[in-house]
Amino acid sequence: MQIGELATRSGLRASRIRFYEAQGLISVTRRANGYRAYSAEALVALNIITSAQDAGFTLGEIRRLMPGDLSGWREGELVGALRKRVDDIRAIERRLAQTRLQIEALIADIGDRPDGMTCEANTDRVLKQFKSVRPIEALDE
Amino acid sequence: MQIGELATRSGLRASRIRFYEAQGLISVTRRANGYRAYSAEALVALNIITSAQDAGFTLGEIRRLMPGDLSGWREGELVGALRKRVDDIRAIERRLAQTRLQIEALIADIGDRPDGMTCEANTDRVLKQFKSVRPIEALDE
DNA sequence: CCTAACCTTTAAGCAAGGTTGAAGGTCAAG
DNA sequence: CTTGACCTTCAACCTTGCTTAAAGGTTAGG
Repeated sequence: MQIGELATRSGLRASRIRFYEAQGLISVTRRANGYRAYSAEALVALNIITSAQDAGFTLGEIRRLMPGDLSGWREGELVGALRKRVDDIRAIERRLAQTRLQIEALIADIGDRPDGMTCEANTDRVLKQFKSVRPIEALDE
Repeated sequence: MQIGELATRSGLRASRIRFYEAQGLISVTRRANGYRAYSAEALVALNIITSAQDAGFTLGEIRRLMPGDLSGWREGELVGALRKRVDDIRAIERRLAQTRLQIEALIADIGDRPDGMTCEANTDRVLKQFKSVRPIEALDE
């Protein structure tokens, strides 16, 4: 399979595939004329890379986890990295949930404006509440 | 409050605060000497911005959701923006949950290697699973 | 008055993750 | 044997989201 076909089948541009190669994420053999020759494994590798990116890994992290030879994946490290990612995702989830609950409370609060209060005074009151919308921080290790 | 104090209180560097201003994310008044003068609201605004970033919004998206002058939010718009934000957060929560579940399933799967299976065969099996882990795209838009 | 610690602007730099373009080699079809 | 669709490399450029540097104005304290 040439790079054009791999690009079509993976949905990535050829430039991106070459870029990943340059970054040491994938390896490839060449034909006599210099053209890259890919096996079906390359498609798997690209899927892994894009999946990992979607899960929030940087290319550097992916490279560390993924030796040139796909079958050489080190299970222990892979699992460790995956677990860490799950922890990160849980942290984000907690934070989002908290933010959302506070915003929802705020909306309810706005609806509750005391009868005699002016619109401006109410906005002030609401902004003071908003200040307390301050979630977990600590995403950036 | 000068920018230095705001920086200390928000935990952000002054350069970052000026950068957000340049990007149209926050507005600020000046004193006679040209120094920026912030009110407590600025701290709120910075909290909102960093929270939204952590939640996966780009600065451009945040700008669209957040008028420069916080107190210029009239109630209807404020509530509308807040509700939209709650919806956005819910969408992100759903995607994150899906990603996390798939990664967790993958971890469980790796641990489950059938007794007779070689390590390589297991890796193959795992990689086939990995291919199906692909949520989160669609955050951008 | 001097100095240190503030503040200002503008411009350049950096890292990640690519894309684009120029200049050219290769190959199958007509 | 020419045309067009492939492929190659390499260097330059782009966007995000900042940081850093240069050059200088302002202010509080001794």
